[in-house]
Amino acid sequence: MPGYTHATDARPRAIFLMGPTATGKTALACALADHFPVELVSVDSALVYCGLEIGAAKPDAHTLRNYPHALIDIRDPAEPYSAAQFREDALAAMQAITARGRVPLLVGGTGLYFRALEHGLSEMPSADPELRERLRAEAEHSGWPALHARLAQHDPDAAARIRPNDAQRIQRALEVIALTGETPTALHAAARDAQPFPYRVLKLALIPTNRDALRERIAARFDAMLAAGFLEEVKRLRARGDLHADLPALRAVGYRQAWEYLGGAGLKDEFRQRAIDATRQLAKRQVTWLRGELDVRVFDPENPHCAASATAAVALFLGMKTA
RNA sequence: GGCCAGGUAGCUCAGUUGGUAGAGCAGGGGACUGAAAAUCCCCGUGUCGGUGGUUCGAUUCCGCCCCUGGCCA
Repeated sequence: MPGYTHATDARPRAIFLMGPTATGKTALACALADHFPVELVSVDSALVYCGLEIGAAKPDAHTLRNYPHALIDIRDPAEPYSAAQFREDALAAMQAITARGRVPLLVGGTGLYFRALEHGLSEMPSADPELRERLRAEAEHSGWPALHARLAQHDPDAAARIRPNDAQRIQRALEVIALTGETPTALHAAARDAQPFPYRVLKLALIPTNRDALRERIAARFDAMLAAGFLEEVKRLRARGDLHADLPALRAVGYRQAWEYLGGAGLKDEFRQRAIDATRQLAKRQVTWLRGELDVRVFDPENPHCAASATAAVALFLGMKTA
């Protein structure tokens, strides 16, 4: 069966639990922790930030005490995080867990982080804020397609991959060239024989068969967030005075819309609807990532046997009986 | 009851000097290498409120009817 490796594979085991937002990943991860010697590692680009709680559906303090998650609350919202940083942090957390004789259970919905962790990233420089600002200012005058045309001069392959309006990727590619004198394409090619992932992985995914049910769950959960004080949480972040809307932490779904609303844009109802829409769109993109994943055991969170099936799959993988 | 303005895609609307129509949003699909809950790409047939009339041809012009606002009684 794909996903299971041979008995001769001496690598330590690890489990991935993936899925779009609002499908019950945290609950399932905690249930698995009750049955098996696993420790949790969060794979979530929003949960890394302190102060994003209600709106990010971060597990509450009680849950985190009973089920500690690595890589939650490791950054201030003012400091950007990255996929590369995540890979480094996650590998360190996994190694520590393995050293304790336990199995890392990576749970989250950030597709890029899972991919970066498992397949690695090419050797490239990290972000340079000043350089990015220069490129952004330039694009404001000449437009991103003009910068895309310049990228095509240096790296035709990258330019073919990246759309002329994809500001973020054009900026990044030009940044890499400016910083290294090498093209992204060349750097990717150089990373071909990257070291293999040092774990045998069981991949589980929670994917709802019925999108409508997920959509409703997302709306209901957002209303619960509002009732739990989500707007007060964002007001507190605004009150700090040093945060702004362009920070990755504040572009997160829900936070971006709340930030704009509290800044005086639109009515509360419109804010609510836009936040829910953005969350649904996120869930759709998360499902797209998962469809591309090979060797995944997929479970439908609506199915009453979901948790039991997932538990059985984990027991088999770990060579244990279900508790 | 009278007058005025509207009734076009799931929503908000544009448009057709008469040749059966298109934007934004929502929705669906996809891409994804240091911002990724980000960023970007692709996808638009709907009795053009109903019904008669004029016309080769009506969603468009005319009559009547129905609905929704507003004003006047």
